[in-house]
Amino acid sequence: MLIRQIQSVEVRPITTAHITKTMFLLGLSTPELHETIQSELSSNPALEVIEGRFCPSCQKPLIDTLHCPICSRPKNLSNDEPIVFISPREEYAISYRIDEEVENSFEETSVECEDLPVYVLRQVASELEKADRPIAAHILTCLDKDGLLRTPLIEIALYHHVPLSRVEKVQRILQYADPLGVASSDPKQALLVQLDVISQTRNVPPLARRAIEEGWELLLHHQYPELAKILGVSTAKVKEIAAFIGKNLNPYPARANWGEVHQPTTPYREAYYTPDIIISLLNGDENAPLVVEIVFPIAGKLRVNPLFREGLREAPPQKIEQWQNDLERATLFVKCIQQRNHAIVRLMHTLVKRQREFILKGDAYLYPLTRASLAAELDVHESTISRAVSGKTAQLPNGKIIPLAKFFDRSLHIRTELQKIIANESQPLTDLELVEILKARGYNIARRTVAKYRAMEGILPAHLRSRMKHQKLPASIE
DNA sequence: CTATGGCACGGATT
DNA sequence: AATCCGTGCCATAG
Repeated sequence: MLIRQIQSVEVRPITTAHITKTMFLLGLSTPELHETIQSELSSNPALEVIEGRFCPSCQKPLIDTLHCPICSRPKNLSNDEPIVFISPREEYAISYRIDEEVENSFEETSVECEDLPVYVLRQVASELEKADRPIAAHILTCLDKDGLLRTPLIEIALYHHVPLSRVEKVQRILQYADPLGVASSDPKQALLVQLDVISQTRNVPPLARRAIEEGWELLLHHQYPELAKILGVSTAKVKEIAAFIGKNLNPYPARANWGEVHQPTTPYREAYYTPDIIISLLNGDENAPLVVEIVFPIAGKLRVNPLFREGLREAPPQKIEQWQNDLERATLFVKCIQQRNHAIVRLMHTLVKRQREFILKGDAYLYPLTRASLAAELDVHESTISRAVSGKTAQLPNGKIIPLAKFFDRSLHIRTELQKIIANESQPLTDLELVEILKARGYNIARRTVAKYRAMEGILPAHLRSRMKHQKLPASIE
């Protein structure tokens, strides 16, 4: 570990400016980082972005055009060793977060963890004519993991020998079901549906609809001035609209905490739609190494423009100081970005290695880890870890997006144990009895604490829990 | 009288 | 230094 560290960190004088700036960058979430880079990029001519490539064999976006971290991985490494790398993905530049209101509507409807297709179908079954149900089912089974329909409608129409308009009608109905915008053909459509629904209950910026319709691409790439021109309003106004969209809408309907049971007092109440870190399983194999992508919100690599460095020699005398200054700032910035990235990679490497079980098997296997202990292991300051963790989210191999802070939960494993006990109880157990059972299983906690955990998980007190276990949802269809 | 939830305190964590 | 979390004590509901 130590050796690796020395090899990869540049041996250059590290100034306090480095440290402060790196720390600042570390604390930013992906969209915030995007903002910062963009503003730096537009104000400093010495900076440039070189377009990234995709790995020809595994298709991952690469920040380093020389070799792909997955395909060039030495074969003799243990499978416990995760593959961690920076992944340039501009499409994650906007942050999407459900706000309270929208989230509440989730709580009312989502009851049990179940498949997205089943869940949606259950909602709309009564609205559909019998003949349309196979079409709905067909659409739902074709959804990708974002909840979008990538299959052309016409294909489905042909398959069922019905007119295209009929399929469109079914799609329309599905789009207005719970993960709003689900089954849309593209993110744009999904956004429009959500906008439509939200506008019924409260005010939305008047131009939001047109902004999405005409400038979705521009919006995605934060090209506000261009968009402003199209819409005929000021750039500030456009930013306002973009902020509204980012906060209230979600172009990928299924990317929430899908399957997470939303309860009023769950500690991780916020659900995010865009991850800062994507964890997947190589080839989907249980024993394969984990692939950890750190999302980097521009489409390539940031570097100092070599032409600018060249041009400095022929700089006009009155500009030379300015240019020198630009060059210095650019170098510093690039270095800080690299350091930030390196810090996150290192952090995620150990974190993922430690919590592999949790990532693969779920909540019960979370190893209670504190930021402090990880800081000690990595030999960095605690605040470094705190900054890097706070406000960031990770997408697990099963598609759920969770706050990175969950990796440091001290009581999650006990809470899931508690859930299991209560789920299997034959008669409602009182908190005191639960304490005894937990003690027998090695968890020594106070009675009062059990009550708190119950509340967190949204489990009712014993006298309000009836014996109605094991009953699935009543036949609510029809 | 028992089971729970509210409040607040102290120690651990960030 | 600020915040979070487990716990004890006490009031209250059943």
